[in-house]
Amino acid sequence: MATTTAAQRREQARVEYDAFVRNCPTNQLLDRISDKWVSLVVCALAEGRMRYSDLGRKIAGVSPKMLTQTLRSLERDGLLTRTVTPAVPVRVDYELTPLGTSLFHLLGAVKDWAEAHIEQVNEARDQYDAS
Amino acid sequence: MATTTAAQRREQARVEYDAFVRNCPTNQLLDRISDKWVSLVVCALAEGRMRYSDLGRKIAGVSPKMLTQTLRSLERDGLLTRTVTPAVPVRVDYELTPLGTSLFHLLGAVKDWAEAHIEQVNEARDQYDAS
DNA sequence: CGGGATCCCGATAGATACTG
DNA sequence: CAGTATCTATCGGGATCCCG
Repeated sequence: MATTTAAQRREQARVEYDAFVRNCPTNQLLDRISDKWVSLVVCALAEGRMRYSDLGRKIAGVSPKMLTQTLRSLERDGLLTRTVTPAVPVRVDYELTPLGTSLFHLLGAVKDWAEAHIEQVNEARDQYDAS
Repeated sequence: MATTTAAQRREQARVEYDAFVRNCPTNQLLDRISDKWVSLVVCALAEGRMRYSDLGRKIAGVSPKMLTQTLRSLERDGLLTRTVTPAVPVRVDYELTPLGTSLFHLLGAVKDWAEAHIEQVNEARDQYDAS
């Protein structure tokens, strides 16, 4: 007899679905841009290249660890470039690639939707909480 | 003398910036749509109203807890409606509101960007990993 | 200046079991 | 059928220290 079929089949479905979701480009992108610091970094760099410490200052509250981690993953995905200028002390600049700029424009669309509809959402929320 | 000024001022900045980020509509929206299950639920409901268990089946791998949690928060934000039909057994339907449908369209834009650029991202990633 | 390495903690997802 | 309650393991993220 087949044992624990229910649980196993559920687990099976979960694994398959997880794989599907991870392979879905849309969800990959959502995972990326939803990172707390990504949108802030992209937004900051949209104005032009910037040094590591300038970014850290502009995005107040980010820890060095998270800033580096965020920059590395964005660099890996080809969204920005990292330029090291050997000097004393070392100078490192970050700059959006065309792909990164393109992503910034998408973020613009998200921003537009947010600003256009945030009122409705807040109203709905207040109404829901009141009842 | 002022003690731990550096740490305290950093903490202060962090708190202020956190508040700013949370109040930013764009980040609120990003937080919302980046939730692992939100996009899946919105996408599923885009085809029309659906029952709780149908959603659970369509979105294989979601636990009842997370499904309920997701649906509640979306309802709270006015993105979908919850309709209870008293019968035996009870029947509960979920359906996108116009606002929810509008959000679905935004997700479409995200999807378009993702599908158009995922190749570039993957290439950049492979190249980065190779070096 | 621009990080890497390590430790640690709170939040949270999910499994499981139960209920009206 | 449509959830709720509880418990646990994991893990992202920050603090801290150190290096080139």
